[in-house]
Amino acid sequence: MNANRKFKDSIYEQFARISKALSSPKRLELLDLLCQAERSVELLAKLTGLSVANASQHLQVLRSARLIEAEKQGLFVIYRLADEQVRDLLYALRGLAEKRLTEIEHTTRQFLENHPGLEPVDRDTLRERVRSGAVTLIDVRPTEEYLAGHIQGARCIPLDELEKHLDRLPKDQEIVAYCRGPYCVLAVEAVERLRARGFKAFRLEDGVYEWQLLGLPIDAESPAA
Amino acid sequence: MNANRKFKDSIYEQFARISKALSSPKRLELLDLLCQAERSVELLAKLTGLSVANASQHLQVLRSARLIEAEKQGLFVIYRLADEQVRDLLYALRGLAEKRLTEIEHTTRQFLENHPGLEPVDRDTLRERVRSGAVTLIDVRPTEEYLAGHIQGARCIPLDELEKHLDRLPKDQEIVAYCRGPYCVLAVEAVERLRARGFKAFRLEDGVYEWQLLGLPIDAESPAA
DNA sequence: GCTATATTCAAGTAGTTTATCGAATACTTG
DNA sequence: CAAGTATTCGATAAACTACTTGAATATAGC
Repeated sequence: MNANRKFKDSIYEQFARISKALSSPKRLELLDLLCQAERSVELLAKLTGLSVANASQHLQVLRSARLIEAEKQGLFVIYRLADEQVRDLLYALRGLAEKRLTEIEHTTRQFLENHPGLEPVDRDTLRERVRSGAVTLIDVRPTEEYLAGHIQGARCIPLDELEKHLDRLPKDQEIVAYCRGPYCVLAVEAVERLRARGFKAFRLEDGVYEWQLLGLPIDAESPAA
Repeated sequence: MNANRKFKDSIYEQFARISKALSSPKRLELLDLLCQAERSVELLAKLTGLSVANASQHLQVLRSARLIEAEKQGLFVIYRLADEQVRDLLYALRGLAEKRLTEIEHTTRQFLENHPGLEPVDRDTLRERVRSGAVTLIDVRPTEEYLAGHIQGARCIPLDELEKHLDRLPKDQEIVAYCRGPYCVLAVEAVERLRARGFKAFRLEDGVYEWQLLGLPIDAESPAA
């Protein structure tokens, strides 16, 4: 009977390895970035605001829980998700958090109140208008994420290079920007900058994953801008 | 720009609330039990081998992450899952752990080596034979779990009361026992006891949840034994 | 109102773990 | 070998962990 207890304890300890690795906000953010595209330590550190050494250690934690994999490419070490199921688990976690923790909605609403007029556009009407060409859809994430996968019909206009592309964007037509998802602020920033210059810009809340879940078309590896 | 960092940090902190609550083996075990049926603190403490005070504290942690709910019923406080999605998240976690952490398979195999001949029976052939009546399927979990939901056609024979039911079990026919799932040892124990008495007993690895996922029929609230 | 029972609370302990930093080290490429 | 990238080491301070003990609270039945 004591052997049973020991068996159970060691099994649940293994399960807990995964959730322990997920129990740090910074690691969740790292994983979230890796859901979009694979990346080097340095880049991940910059995107999350961590020191390189610190980011590296967080990444080791995730790796020893077998959630991500590392591959050496020349000078860089490229990290990527170890399994598609990791993405699913992460989004299940996010979904449950959104549903059960009302604080998240509060925080989001508060944030959007500081950026007035940025309520997300409706997904269904958007889809219709993208199809008919009545709307220009732009993906404002870094180019490597666009390449890894983007909504069909979207143009690749990373936020950093927004100004370069201004003359190729229509002034009279609606422009809809999207990024990594509801908690990524790239699209918010993009819309604000575009509006300041007189464009009719709006924000799509979804990211590529949400779009894909709905069975909507995704393209990859075709960097047409 | 600093506001963006703050926003992200507080969002990911909320997500981490959930995974922090899941990061303890004992809490995972408690949740696992609550996936089968709602229960009082005292019972949960006994089943997990925790002191009542300690179990209560773990339950508070789960509750403050909104994963479970408490309801006072007379002297007892009954805990239950707060949402179906909690079960899904838990099983997603388990699934990923099984797939990625080979240690789990090792531990399980090692455990089964100490209980020879207890390899689980095949789910598909079982189903056929249950339907045709060539097999007696028994649910050896506590009665309250059977009532909350059991595989269609299974008889309620809690492990504690196994001996009481012996004379109503067939000696010439195969008996298949199941419990909470692959890491619950009730069925293992049941099969060993039955075999010691000359029954042709086998073990089904699945629990109710796995059965349900396969779209197979579940019954509830009909305590026919 | 008294008593038995179930649960929670508060406080304390001992041990572990955490995130983080800066410097040292290892590796790769030109 | 020089420059750039990543990991490791050592150390720090803080925070947190699971758990125990004993008291407090709540409820039901007598």
